[in-house]
Amino acid sequence: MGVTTKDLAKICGVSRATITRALHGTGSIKPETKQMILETAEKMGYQPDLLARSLVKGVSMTIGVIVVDLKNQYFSKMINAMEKKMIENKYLLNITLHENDHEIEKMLIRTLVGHRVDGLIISPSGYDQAFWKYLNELPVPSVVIGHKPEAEITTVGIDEKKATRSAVNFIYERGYKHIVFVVPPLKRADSKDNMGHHQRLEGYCNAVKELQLEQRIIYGEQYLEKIIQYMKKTKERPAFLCSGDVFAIEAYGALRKSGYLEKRDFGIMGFDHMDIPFGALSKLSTVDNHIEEIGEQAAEQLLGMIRGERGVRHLEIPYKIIEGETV
Amino acid sequence: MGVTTKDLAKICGVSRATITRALHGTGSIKPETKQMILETAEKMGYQPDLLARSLVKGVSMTIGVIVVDLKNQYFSKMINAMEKKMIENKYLLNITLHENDHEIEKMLIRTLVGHRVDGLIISPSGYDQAFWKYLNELPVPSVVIGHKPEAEITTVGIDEKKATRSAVNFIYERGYKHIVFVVPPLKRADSKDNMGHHQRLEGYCNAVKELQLEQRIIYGEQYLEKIIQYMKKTKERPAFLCSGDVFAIEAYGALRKSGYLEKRDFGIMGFDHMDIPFGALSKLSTVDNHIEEIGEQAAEQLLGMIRGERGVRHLEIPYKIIEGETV
DNA sequence: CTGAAAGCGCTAACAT
DNA sequence: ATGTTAGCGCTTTCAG
Repeated sequence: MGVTTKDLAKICGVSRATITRALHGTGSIKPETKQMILETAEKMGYQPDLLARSLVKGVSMTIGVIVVDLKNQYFSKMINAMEKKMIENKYLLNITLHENDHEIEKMLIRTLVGHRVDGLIISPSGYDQAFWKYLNELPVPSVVIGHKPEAEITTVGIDEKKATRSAVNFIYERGYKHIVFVVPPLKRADSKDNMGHHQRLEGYCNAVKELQLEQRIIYGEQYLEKIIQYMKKTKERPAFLCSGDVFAIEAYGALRKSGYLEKRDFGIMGFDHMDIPFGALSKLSTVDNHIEEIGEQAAEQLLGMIRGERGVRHLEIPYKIIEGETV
Repeated sequence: MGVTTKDLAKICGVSRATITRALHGTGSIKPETKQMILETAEKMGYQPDLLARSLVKGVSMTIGVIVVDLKNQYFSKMINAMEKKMIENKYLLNITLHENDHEIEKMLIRTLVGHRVDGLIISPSGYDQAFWKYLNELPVPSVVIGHKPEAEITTVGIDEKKATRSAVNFIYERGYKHIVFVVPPLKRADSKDNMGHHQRLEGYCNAVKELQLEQRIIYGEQYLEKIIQYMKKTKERPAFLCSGDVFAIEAYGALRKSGYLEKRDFGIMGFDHMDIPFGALSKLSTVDNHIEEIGEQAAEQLLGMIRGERGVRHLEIPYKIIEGETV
């Protein structure tokens, strides 16, 4: 395609090895020769073929990333942070989407490995032992997004259970005695999906048990309608803890439309701190899951593993309660 | 690293050429030999080295993508659509972020070209003739995001000017005689950035001139404060056309907080149709710029160019006014 | 139908 | 300080 080391060698009247030496500053080379070579390389617009280099070095300087999709801000923010970290280290990102399909996911892994990526960062479509095994048998290291201390694989994420418990306690301390957990439809019912939401649900259940509160879960497609129905029936002032800012905002809108006012009639709290411009009167209370830091740290971990370091097996990123004005 | 065609050749007792033939079904090969080779390949878990293949074929099956960042839903949605289209065609995406820095952008282009991407999709940090020339001189085809009919390069996008005029007319027809255009701070003041916003501004100016309305632009950092100030002074019922849903939602929140009610006291319209869960009482009126279609079509165009087709020089994607309830 | 040989562009070990 | 050689894993003539 372009000009190669072979061309340069011919033009400069030296061997290709000398060209390499000039270009890399490795080995010993006469300053003038080097100078001359670099100048002609510049003049001819020489650009190294990184594919060829990868082939011989056995290192592609690219990382494969697999997430469900980029519609959700969650992953795009994470990848944004990851990319910055990686480009600093001269790595390129191959981003692919499994769309919650395990077969697609496996195919993507094969393709990426075929492209000789140096490592993989995955937010998996499912979470079973067999998959960790599969990942561990790959010829490249991989990091999984999401805190999963029992998994036989390197993971990075916040402790969703603990974070949800903190959120419940936070709401409780604000005087709410009726705390309802709102989980949106989880795509598949096989409990393999949305690990995060399941962990949050578990955290909620534990927390209300500890506080000896009534356990109340609103779940599924019609969650907005169900919330309104609940409000109509109850005589209390409940708080809705929603497993995601997006759902909290939808719920907030629905409640306001039905004439209920936040704090006076209900409390509401989100999760994820998506920092969605919330064209509302109040700032949403939520849990910041530090998604950008997760991205950075996942990148960092993977780089370490590529370098051959042992690495932390399960990196727990701290979360943070954002007080807001809705609870 | 893994098992290679060389290994397979040795095990099967044939030459590497025969292995290739079996694997690709090209050339003539005895059915039983093929069968046998495929079986052992399967058994040994053979995975082709796509880098080596790329090197010899001169085709990497990856596309380089350069956008400002992924914080903005705009680009993540676009890339989401692009990725799907590309993966269908067996292409991988190398996504990189220039962060509005022209030097980084050039570096990224060099890196991607060095990795022998088969094509480039760019939402550039700047828009000048020199850059189109630079792109055209690259050894790979490229597609630019954004409608730019005068550029010497293939572009894909909506006609921002026309769309903004439509929006102004839409607002006017709804009875508003005072239409204020709200542009947020454009990162750099050198008019190179945010081509889209500049085009929209131009469209707005043309439209109000045609309608013989007063031209009023609210611009810069303190736009929220300026909007409120404007409301306090005016005796009319103005409409705010915001160059972006995100800003519209912020503005909406600020106006509501100051006690103004949409439709009764003001109208407001966005741009981009980010479909942000809008925890508000009304559905935001906006312009749908079909960002996903832009992503798909950019991918489609590039694929065509890689195949050697001539391609449309400037592909205009239709926009659509979303009526909403705020104007 | 199959094998031998050359080469993609680069790097690295070993001479000179 | 420089050149020679071999090889990364694959494909593609060209013979046999």
